Amino acid sequence: MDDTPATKKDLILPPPRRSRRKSGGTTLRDVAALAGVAPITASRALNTPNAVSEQILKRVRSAVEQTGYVPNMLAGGLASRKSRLVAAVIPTISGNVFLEMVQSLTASLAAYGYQLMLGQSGYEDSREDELLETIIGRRPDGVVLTGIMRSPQGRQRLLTSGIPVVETWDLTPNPIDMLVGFSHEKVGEAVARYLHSKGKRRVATLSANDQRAQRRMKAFSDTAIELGMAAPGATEVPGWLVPAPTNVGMGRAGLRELLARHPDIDALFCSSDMVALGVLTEAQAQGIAVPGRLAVVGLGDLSFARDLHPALTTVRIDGARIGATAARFIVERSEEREVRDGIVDIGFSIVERDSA
Amino acid sequence: MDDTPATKKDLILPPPRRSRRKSGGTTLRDVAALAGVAPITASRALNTPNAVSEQILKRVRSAVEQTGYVPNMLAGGLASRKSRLVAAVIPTISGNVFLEMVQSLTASLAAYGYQLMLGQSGYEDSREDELLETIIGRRPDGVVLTGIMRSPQGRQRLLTSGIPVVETWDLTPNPIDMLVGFSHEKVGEAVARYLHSKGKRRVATLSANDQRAQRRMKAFSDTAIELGMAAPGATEVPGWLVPAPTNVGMGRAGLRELLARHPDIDALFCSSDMVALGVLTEAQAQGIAVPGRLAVVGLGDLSFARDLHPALTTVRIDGARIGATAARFIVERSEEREVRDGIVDIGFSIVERDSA
DNA sequence: ATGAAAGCGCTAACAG
DNA sequence: CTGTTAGCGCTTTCAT
Repeated sequence: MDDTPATKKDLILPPPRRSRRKSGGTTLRDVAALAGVAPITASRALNTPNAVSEQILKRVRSAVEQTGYVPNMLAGGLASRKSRLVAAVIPTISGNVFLEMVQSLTASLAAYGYQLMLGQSGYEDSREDELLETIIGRRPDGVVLTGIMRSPQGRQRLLTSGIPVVETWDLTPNPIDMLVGFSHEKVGEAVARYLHSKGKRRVATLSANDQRAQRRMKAFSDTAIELGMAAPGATEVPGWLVPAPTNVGMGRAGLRELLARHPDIDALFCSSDMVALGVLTEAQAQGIAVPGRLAVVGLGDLSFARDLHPALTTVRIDGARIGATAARFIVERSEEREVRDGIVDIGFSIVERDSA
Repeated sequence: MDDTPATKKDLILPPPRRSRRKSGGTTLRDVAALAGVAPITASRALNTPNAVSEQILKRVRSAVEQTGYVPNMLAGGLASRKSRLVAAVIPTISGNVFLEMVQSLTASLAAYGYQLMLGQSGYEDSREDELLETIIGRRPDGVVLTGIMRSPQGRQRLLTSGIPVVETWDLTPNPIDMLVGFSHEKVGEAVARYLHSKGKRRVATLSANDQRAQRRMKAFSDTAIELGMAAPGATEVPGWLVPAPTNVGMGRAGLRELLARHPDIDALFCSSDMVALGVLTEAQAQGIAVPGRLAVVGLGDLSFARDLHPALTTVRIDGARIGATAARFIVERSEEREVRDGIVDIGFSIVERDSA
């Protein structure tokens, strides 16, 4: 261009290099050429409009419109080491418990200009490890885990990857990185005390067989025993375990089982609102008065809880806040230089309604 | 290398170029160096193990283990023009209706080695358009849309992007690309005929205000009128509209409204199982016999439908199949050369239980 | 079966 | 404020 005076058509052919892959769509280069600027300038016009003159800004924008250019974030991410992708690992989305969190995570991230990648791990830890490799391969700007990562390999992988991590829905003294959760033990204890204050003296549990639910139930049972809410001499409260994720049918069947074995129970702590709905349904079908003969407490405060009949007393976990907080933590970490330690106990509350 | 006889240690220092960005973690180059092969060979060992000798395969694998190397799929995607990412656009995940699809989409894609990016559009079309730009920027190997893309700009963007698209949950003569859905009109008609066959003669609707639900209701109403299932002279069946996404409370309130205006209705077609649960709940609270005095039909066959009391008669949409089929379509399109036209009407079925 | 070279499309770093 | 240059980490193309 600078030392070859030849016209465009008369160029000396360059050394016969083999032709390379041909491009697909419009690239930043095309836009830049059309606007008559260097690619980097076009890049600035799009990413840091303030760093560019009005003139050029206008020309680049017009070029973008004319060409229908859409930036390739894969390329941008590779160059800048920022993917603006966040991965979430959920046991399963169909359990409904984590919906509110996923919903709010997606929405919050979108507001920051980030996107969510969803991974489902099931309730076994093995899938989780496997998922992790795929996730890290995407070089996300953050990973949101449901629960605490228990597998040491998983922890290690995450740690060495250097990706910001938020563990959620639980508490631990040694988080991998950031943490937004609450104490399952305290939930169990609080529900036991609550039922005690309502005069219940023969409590039982109906729970999913996952770690967190069982820890709630253990604490519930311990407190209940302490408060004398079980048959004399019992060391734990009657309980029935069902596989996670729970559903309404398990609640119905569970209540039948419990009642067959322990006809005297007067209160039931369910590990999820779905199970509680099943219990309510079965109670209604059998003509068992709730809360008169049997009090029922759920967990999750799913949208339907308030509208059941009787309205379901339940433990509210603010999933939306978990999601929003996790999103904020990751974005801040990813965009600011200082490393803040994000560790939050968001707590829980017992929503007192009619079923207990 | 070919004309400089210098030893490795005695190299003439290269012209003092400014130092470039320094790399973060382990790259394929590191692995290759450790294995004593060229990067491309290491790449082959990982991606097409058959194209490489046993010897080298072993060395590369061992190098990967030693270094803890995780391939950077951003870089791989950029070079190969395959991101192995699929984007899904859902109105909202919290409505529960699309859960089964998202769940199965995630799982199916994972099985093929793809990941899902989740985007929520809300029920307004505007957000959808906006989302699209972000999505296309990621250069996904496919986009799964919930419903038909109605916005012409959206269609155009998608079309020119060249990304495989699957529209779902609906039917249209002019899909953007592929399609996995069913006819909402036929659903409405089928439910009307079903209720007619059960001897119901004063039907009503309780529906979300979204496009698809309203089309079901229109067809339901038309058929019902045709079959004489409304008050004499009526041109449409009584109906009550609630905002999407629906919940149980809306079902309860809706039933009250409908009953206040039309005390004689004997059957109610709800636009979702959540609404139907609300109707069942309100009916129970008011002592209205279901299905005796009022038959109730839902839509979705959510997991709880079979376990309600009475068990909910509902229209089953096989969300899992929609998800799995969409995943397969996209993966096939993305990995095979031939362009198959994926257009499937997966139909629906009325699951006859006790509420109607 | 293995490798060298040349980018994929973008941005960081360094000048001017 | 704008441009030049050199990659980000991988895979394609072509050659052996």
